[in-house]
Amino acid sequence: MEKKQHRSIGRPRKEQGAASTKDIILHTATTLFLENGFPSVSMDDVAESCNVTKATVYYYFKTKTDLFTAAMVQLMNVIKEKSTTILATDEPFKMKLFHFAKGHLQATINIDINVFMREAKLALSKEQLEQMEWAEKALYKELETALSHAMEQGEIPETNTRLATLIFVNLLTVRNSMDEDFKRSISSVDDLAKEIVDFYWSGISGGA
Amino acid sequence: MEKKQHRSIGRPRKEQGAASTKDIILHTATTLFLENGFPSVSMDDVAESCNVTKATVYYYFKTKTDLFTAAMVQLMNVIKEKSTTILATDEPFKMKLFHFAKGHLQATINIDINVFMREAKLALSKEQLEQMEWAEKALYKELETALSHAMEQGEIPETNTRLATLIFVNLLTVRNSMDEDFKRSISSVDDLAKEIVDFYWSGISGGA
Amino acid sequence: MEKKQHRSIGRPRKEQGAASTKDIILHTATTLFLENGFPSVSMDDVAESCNVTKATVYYYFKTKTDLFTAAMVQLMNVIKEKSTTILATDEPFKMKLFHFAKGHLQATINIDINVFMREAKLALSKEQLEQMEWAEKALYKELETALSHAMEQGEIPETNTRLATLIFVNLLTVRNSMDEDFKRSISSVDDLAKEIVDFYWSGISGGA
Amino acid sequence: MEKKQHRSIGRPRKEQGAASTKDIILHTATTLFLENGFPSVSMDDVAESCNVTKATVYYYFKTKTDLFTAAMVQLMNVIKEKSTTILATDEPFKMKLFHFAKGHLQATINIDINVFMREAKLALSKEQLEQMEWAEKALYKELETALSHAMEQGEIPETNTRLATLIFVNLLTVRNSMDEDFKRSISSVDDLAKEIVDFYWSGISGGA
DNA sequence: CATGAATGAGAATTCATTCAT
DNA sequence: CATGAATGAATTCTCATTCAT
Repeated sequence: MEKKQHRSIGRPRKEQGAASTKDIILHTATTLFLENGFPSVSMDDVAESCNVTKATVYYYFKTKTDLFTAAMVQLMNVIKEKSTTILATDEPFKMKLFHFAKGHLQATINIDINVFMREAKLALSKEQLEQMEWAEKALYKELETALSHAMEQGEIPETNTRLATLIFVNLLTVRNSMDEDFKRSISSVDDLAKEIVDFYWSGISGGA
Repeated sequence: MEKKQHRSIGRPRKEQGAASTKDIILHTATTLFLENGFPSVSMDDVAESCNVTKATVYYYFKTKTDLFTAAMVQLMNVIKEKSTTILATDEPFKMKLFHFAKGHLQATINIDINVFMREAKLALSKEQLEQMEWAEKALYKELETALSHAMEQGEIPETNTRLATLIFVNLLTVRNSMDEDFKRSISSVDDLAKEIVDFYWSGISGGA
Repeated sequence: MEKKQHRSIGRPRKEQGAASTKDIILHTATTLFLENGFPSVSMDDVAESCNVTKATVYYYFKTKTDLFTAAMVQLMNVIKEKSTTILATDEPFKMKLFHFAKGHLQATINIDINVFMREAKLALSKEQLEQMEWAEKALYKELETALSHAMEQGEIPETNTRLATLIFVNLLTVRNSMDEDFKRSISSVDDLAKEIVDFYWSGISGGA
Repeated sequence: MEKKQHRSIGRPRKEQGAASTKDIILHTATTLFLENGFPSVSMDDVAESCNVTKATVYYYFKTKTDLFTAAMVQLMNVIKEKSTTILATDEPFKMKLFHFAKGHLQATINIDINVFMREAKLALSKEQLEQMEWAEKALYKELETALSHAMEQGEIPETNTRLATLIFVNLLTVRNSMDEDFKRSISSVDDLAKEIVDFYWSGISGGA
């Protein structure tokens, strides 16, 4: 029964630089969804984590799936932007891959996106799914384009860029399969990124 | 209104050769969990799919997490057995990998096991988790041992077998990231298996 | 088919002077628990008796045991207040006892509190039990203090006030053992109160 | 899932002096009901405590209420027999009361019978209730007769024997209201019995 | 005499969602 | 802009009871 001290009623004074309620909700929700998965996060959880009431969450997001979609789309956009930055430099391609890998591994966010898609697919409307898929593709596209470019430049041999992209992204999730012991045995994100990129590089280079 | 015809109360007449109810439940549950994930499958769903009542499901499995654990452990055991058979032949190692890959890709079962672990981790008891992790490790161990053996035989260069194992298993899940269009564009399981194994082989061979 | 007309979803229009839903639930629950005992009252029962949905009951009380605890604590507080009033007068002590007894016997509430404690002890958390025990002790303390005071004033001989208190409270539940016939044979609450107090008075006076 | 080792199928060899299954069930049930109350004891609990299956319990007792009724009636008969023995001696009446009290207090069984009646009243059929009430009355009758007799012999003054009986039985349950501390502070059953009987004796003797 | 398998009706609890203020 | 009050449908789990063997 003991509810936590809620902010007092009415419109709160706008603090300078304070994130808007909507943004707070979006970010909090993103974290929660990533950590626990769509079905395990309740609107109550989100509300409580934001120190607002459920009704407030509903004020900004009409349904739970809307919130989820918005959260995931935004997340992918953030990732995409970071990726773009990395891939736009004029380092050698292998270097780019390394930085890309490092970026992904550093974020907690390297959790398999497919997982969420699958978990959510049952609940999302067609439009919501399309939105997410669109964002997801944009994410992959970035890398695929870079791969094509490297191919054209002769940095890597001819290959199916689509599959090569997927494989690389997939490899970045390898950590999820490690048990705690093994995780600890890896000295650093740098090392893991290096191992993955080396492996990948040999793979696409065709072990010639 | 349109409930399916349930069998009447009390002990049912024993049909010869009929699968035991417990097994039916376990198999049905496995499929459902794999298709929809732990939180999205209700005990009602399981019961209905088996044409028994919820109470019957609870007669055999004390809790939902027990059922889930049993289903996953059994699944992993099945996979392990198949893997063992494949890896025990005296084909060249690359051939073994190919058959292993094909086997995995053919089963619906190639869905990332980690997904389930993550989905379920929130609900499972420590003991249940341990059970599953034990089964999972046994599953990987098989392949790791084969890798070590191949290394000793000089079929592949020195490498971190643990990581190499994880990477291979990881690659087998790449299909999950494909959108429907791309999936269709792949002519056959054989082709995909070949692509993956070739890629992997180059990868571990170190592109020397 | 014949569900009562429920109020529609969302916040209800505020009627002036209407008791708060929470209070209604608390009072209704108290009555139901007293009449039927903890295990026999379902949250559905409570909800239906209050003309609200189960979810509403849960909105105010997180669990059934919370509701029970709240109901009992409130009940004991009410009793305590009444007792305090009675015991604070400056009548002779025997007169006080008589009024105290009458008050108890009049309330439906004279049902053995221990009964509930025992019924509930299996379900309540440690904290909830402590809460109830605390309220219960406060209840007895009132009478014990009065007894001590009477002893000091020489109105009654020296005695173990603790035990004397328990005995008196216990005697007030004697009616619960009567069968219907016998209950009817007792002309009035006044008579019964008188019999009990007389008996008690002789008892503590030591039959000297 | 791990069921305990059950006895093997078929009729068990009759051990000499072994209690019949029916008796075991009855006694076990009595204990469980006394300890936890009617609604809190499930047929599963009874079965498990007896190391038989639920179906076996149902073989001997058609319904849960039947089992409860049988258990309580048997219990009261046992109590009655003990009481009869005690009250049939030719000690002075006060002495008889003391032994009676001691007997009751020693048994765990001094738990308010009314409690059970109330708990069960909601579930029992009319016939079952009558059976129990009949047994209960027989129990009180014993004491009431002894009181009448003592009155005739001039051992105690004229009084309403019915009420006097109830009060005595009532006093024997006073321990239920004690908190653990207080219970421990009472040196022995003997002491408590003595206190109660002394108090009672003064009470009925009218403090003249 | 005793059991294992099964059921149907409910129980407690959760949760997405709605709406007057 | 934000909230508190309320709902309906689902979910996990329990339990008295039944019946073929």
